[in-house]
Amino acid sequence: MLEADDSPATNVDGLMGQFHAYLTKKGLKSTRQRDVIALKFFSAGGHVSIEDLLALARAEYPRVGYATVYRTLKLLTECGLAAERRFGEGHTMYETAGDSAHHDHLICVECGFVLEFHSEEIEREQERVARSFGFNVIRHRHELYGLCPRARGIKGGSCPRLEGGGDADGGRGSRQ
Amino acid sequence: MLEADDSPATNVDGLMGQFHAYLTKKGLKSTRQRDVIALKFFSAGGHVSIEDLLALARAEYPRVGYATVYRTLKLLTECGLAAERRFGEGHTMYETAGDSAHHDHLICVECGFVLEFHSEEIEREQERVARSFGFNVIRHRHELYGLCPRARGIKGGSCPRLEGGGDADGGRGSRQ
DNA sequence: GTCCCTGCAAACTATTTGCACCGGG
DNA sequence: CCCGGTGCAAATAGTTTGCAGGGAC
Repeated sequence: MLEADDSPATNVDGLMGQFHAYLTKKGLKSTRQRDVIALKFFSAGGHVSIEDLLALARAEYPRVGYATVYRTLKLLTECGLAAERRFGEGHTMYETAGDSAHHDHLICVECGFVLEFHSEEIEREQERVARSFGFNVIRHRHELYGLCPRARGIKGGSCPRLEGGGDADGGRGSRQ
Repeated sequence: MLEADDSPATNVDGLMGQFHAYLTKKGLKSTRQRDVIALKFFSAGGHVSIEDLLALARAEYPRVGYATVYRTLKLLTECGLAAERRFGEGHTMYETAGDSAHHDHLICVECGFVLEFHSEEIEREQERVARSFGFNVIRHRHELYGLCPRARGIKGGSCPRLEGGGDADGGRGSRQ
């Protein structure tokens, strides 16, 4: 459901191409590890943690270590293909650049469920505000923390495990 | 210039009162250290880091340690008088609750200058979006990263030291 | 007098770095 | 071949915690 036919491996190829172009331009090398990590990252589509990515990469190439994942993710961030997100306290999450440019986040404080949304109206207004201060906006983060429908249903208690239910809230969701 | 006569010690008293009320309600004690830290925190008005606060507190009461600052800030966060902000990578910054409820942030990626803004329109729209997903928003963070007027003026280069110039951008600014 | 609070230092967690060896171009 | 990349383990940075003694109520 999460990796359905939105735009599957279609533009993943394109992203990999951009990544390779960046490596070449910088005189850096394309290695098996970097490819696996980047590929898994682009394919994941949503929010991924270093740990997730390490696990995914190791599934395909068991020799990769933490450091390489960090280093590769830093490269991806440098060339604008990935963006760091620090939601709660815990781990840093990464998402693909396309996402970071066009989606804001709704985060459930009970269960950690993350949903992405987009509002042209907000986008426009924040541009207007920034301009009024003479700022030139490059990127932004907009996160709304609150209770998701399920957490509200069981008000007071903690949110039921979402893993089983899947992604029935209308958006692209993932858990921290 | 940064701690000018916006609203000096005026409502700081009120905030201290709220803090003490919380302590009492929880059966906790009011100590010299907590008072100094809270007072410095409220007086600072803008964004403060743990380090800043430790320095400020030590100026008045040299015996305070890191741990106490962390613990006190956690208390302040619990009772809603402080809010954590993680802008860039480095340290966590704290701001007073009033701010966190009503201000969003414009952050210069060149010089780290932080400016607060508020837009009812954005506020309203984000509420609407959240409701459409069944979310009940408790708090939010909204940060626009870009180039401040000065950084744009010296396009390409790095932003001039802001310390000297003070706060001429029309908002309440501070540096990380 | 009873707990809570404090400072110190050690513990922890997430991330980064040094180094010897491996591998891409 | 050369130089950058990799894995490992050690180092770091920010934050938390355990503990013995001090202070608020």
